[in-house]
Amino acid sequence: MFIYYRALLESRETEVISSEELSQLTGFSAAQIRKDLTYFGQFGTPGRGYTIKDLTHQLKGILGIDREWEVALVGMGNMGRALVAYEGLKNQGFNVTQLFDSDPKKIGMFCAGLKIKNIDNLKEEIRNSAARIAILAVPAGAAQSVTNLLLEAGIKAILNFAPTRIIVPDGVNVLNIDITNELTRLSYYLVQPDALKIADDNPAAGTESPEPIA
Amino acid sequence: MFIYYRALLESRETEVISSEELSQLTGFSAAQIRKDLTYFGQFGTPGRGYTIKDLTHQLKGILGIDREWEVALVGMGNMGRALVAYEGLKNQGFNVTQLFDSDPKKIGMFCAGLKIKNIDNLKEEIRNSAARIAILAVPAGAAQSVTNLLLEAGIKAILNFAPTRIIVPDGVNVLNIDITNELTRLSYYLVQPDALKIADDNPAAGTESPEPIA
DNA sequence: TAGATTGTTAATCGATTAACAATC
DNA sequence: TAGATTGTTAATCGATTAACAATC
Repeated sequence: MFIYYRALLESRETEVISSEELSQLTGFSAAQIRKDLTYFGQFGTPGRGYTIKDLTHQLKGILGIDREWEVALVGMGNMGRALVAYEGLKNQGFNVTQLFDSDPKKIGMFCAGLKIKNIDNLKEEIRNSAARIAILAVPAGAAQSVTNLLLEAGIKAILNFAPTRIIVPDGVNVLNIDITNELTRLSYYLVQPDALKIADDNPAAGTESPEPIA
Repeated sequence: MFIYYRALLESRETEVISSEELSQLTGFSAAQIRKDLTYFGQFGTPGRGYTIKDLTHQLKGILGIDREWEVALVGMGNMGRALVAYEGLKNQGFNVTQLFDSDPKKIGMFCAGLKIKNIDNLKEEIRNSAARIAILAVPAGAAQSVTNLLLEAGIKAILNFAPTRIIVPDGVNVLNIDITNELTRLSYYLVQPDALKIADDNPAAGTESPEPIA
């Protein structure tokens, strides 16, 4: 869905697009695309295709990016600071509104116009906000305990930059961004050129025999 | 493979581990694990299991992390600086040895003990090094042109932080880390709780009917 | 030897694609 | 109307799992 959405954004020259054209742009088969889309509704016109404007609008709704999301950011180390400074988030409707750290030297400081708050107050601060998404940019050792705080605060989605798995209950979503892991994956592809070339989100990539990607 | 490797690191209490135990730790089925492993060789002992020390060693070789990799980093913005400062990379054998930027104000400055070089010299500098992996941390607008330079320099694997797709020839591997994209995915899971809950690398996650993840 | 667990084949299951009636 | 392309079903294909002989 993300990929269809992105493809649509890049192809706003025509008014209408067919599943076949979307296939060319995304690498997914036309049948796959039609099937995926009809899971959410009937957005196309037989004999014509999909109106780009309409479908973009629909996809926004489906992806939940037809609104603004408040985001809390925990951990103001190098990564945390890089993230607050990143304009791209706000542009896409992800609005970092709260910063937390445990370091007394950092608490009270301002970063990108936001005051860094004491992590001890995380629960009530987040409870009093609309944030349901959090970015976790703390050291691995602190990841689980901070996660527990976030869960208590009612956070339902976590983007985890800590290089460790965190445990959350059902109904809470975690996505991990682990740079070392990604580099290891690249290393793997370099030394095992025969292993499936990167699935990532490029479906055009290798298929064939069941070579392990895990 | 990454996941098996990580699981092994976390389970060094016993000397031997069975595919069944690995299954518990990773969420993959025992049969799947045995199959994946035998793709690379016969590492187990019937009736006993896998010797953790041996298998760890084997996996290191398979993943290509039984060596040091030199890594070039292009783009010394917020993200680039956060990445050089990150100790985790070196600890895992990924050694950032070269920094590049195009900003005259940054060129010549030192960052984490490394001199920032002029991107105009990227090709020869990298050619004269052992780097085959590059991290791309430049703005979206510059991503493709810098990629082209990297390709000319002989880079074979790119970790791309720019929020845009880059085009590379066959045989070159790209992994994208797109934060906005990940947040969009979280947003999607929040508004579509019925859609497949995160595959990421947690195979325990939902299965059932073919709901679109794309 | 009896018990356990691998490596691997055969059976199952699910996802992808081909194809086409419906329809603009 | 003829041409095009959707939505959807049926057929294909591939991946996952169950099961077991081999073996420690």
